[in-house]
Amino acid sequence: MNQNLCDKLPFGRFLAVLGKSYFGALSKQLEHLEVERYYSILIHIDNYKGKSTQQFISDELKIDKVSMVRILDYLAGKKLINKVINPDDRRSHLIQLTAKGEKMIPTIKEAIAEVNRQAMLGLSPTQQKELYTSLNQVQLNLEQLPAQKVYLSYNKVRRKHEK
Amino acid sequence: MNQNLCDKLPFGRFLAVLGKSYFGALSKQLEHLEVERYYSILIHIDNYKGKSTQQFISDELKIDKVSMVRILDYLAGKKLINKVINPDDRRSHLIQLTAKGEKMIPTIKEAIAEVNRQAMLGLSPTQQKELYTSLNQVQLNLEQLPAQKVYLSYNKVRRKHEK
DNA sequence: TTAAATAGTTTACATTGTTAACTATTCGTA
DNA sequence: TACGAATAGTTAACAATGTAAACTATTTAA
Repeated sequence: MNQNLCDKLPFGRFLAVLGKSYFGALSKQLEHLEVERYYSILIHIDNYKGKSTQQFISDELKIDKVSMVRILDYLAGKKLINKVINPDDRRSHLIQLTAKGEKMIPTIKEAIAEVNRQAMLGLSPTQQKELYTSLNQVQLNLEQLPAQKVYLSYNKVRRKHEK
Repeated sequence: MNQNLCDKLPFGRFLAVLGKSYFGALSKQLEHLEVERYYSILIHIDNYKGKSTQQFISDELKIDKVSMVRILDYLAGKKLINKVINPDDRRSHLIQLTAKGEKMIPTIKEAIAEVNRQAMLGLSPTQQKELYTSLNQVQLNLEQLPAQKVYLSYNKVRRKHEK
C-alpha cells in the first residue's frame, strides 16, 4: 500500500520541485555564460558526438519537437551548434557542436559536478549509488505505464532589473 | 568528486524527466475527472484543511503567485474551491475545498497511491524509505545554495483529436 | 511503383512564467 | 499614534514552452 511514502504530495510533484531547485542552482553557477539554459541539451549533443538528431534529443530529454526546432535555431544563432544533413538519411539533421560550443562544455560539466557535489552532501557514496539506482528503476517502471504525453519547459526568472 | 553519478546528464534534468513521466501516468489514471491537472494543489489544500493561503501554496509547490491566481480562479470557476478572506489577516485568502472538491480527493489519493505503487515496483520497503530520505536530503541541500528562482509549469498533450 | 511513415518546419494558439504597477492591509518604529 | 515599509493578492503585457495541424522532403514497405 505504501501509505508511508509520498501520499501527501504526489511523488512526481516532489521530483519536479527538486528538479527545479537543481536548475536554479545550476543556472546561478553558470549565469556568466552567454546562454542561461539548455545546458542539458548541449551536454547531450556532446555525449553523442555529432550523432544526435533533433528527434533523438526530443525523445531523450522529453522536449517536444517544435520547441526543439526553436531551441536549436536559437543555439545555432549563437554559433554554438550546426545542423548538418545526415548523409545516411537526408530527412534528418545531425546536430554538432561548433568549436565555440565545445569550448563551453568543460565549464558546464564542472558546474554540474559542483552542484551534484553540493546536492549530495550528507549522503555516503553507497547512498548516492542507491539513490541513482532506485531512480532509474522508478523511471523504468513509469515508462511501462500508459501515460499522457507530457513535456518539459525551461524557465528562469530573468533578473534584468535586480532590486 | 562524484564522477560516478550523473555527470552525463544533469541530475536535475533527470529528476524533471522523471517527474514528467510520473505526471503523465497520473494524468492518465485521472483522465475521467473534470480537471486534468492541479491535483497536487487540490491535495495540498486538503492537507491544510482551510488554512492554506495563496502565498503558502505558491511557496510550498514553487508555483509563482500570478499563475496561482489564475489556477485558483480556474478551480473556483469549477466550484472546487472557495477563497475566504482570512479574519486574522484580511490581506490574505484562506483557500478551502467545496463539498464538490472534497469529493474528488479520495479518487485523487487512490490514483496517487496506485501510481506510487507502480513506480516503486522492484524496490523493497527499505529501499523506498531510503529513496525518500535521500531525496529529502538533496532538497535540503539545494535549498541552501544560491539560486535563480525557477518555477514549474504543468502541461499535458491534449487529446481532442486522437488519431 | 506507390502509399505510408518519418524528420523537420511553420503557423496559430494555449498555458505558464515574469515583470511591473496597482489596491488593501498589516507591521515596525520613530 | 502616525507613517513608511512590507506583505497578500490582482491585473496587464509580454516571453517561453507546449500543442495541434498542415506542410515539404525523404525513406520504408507492400
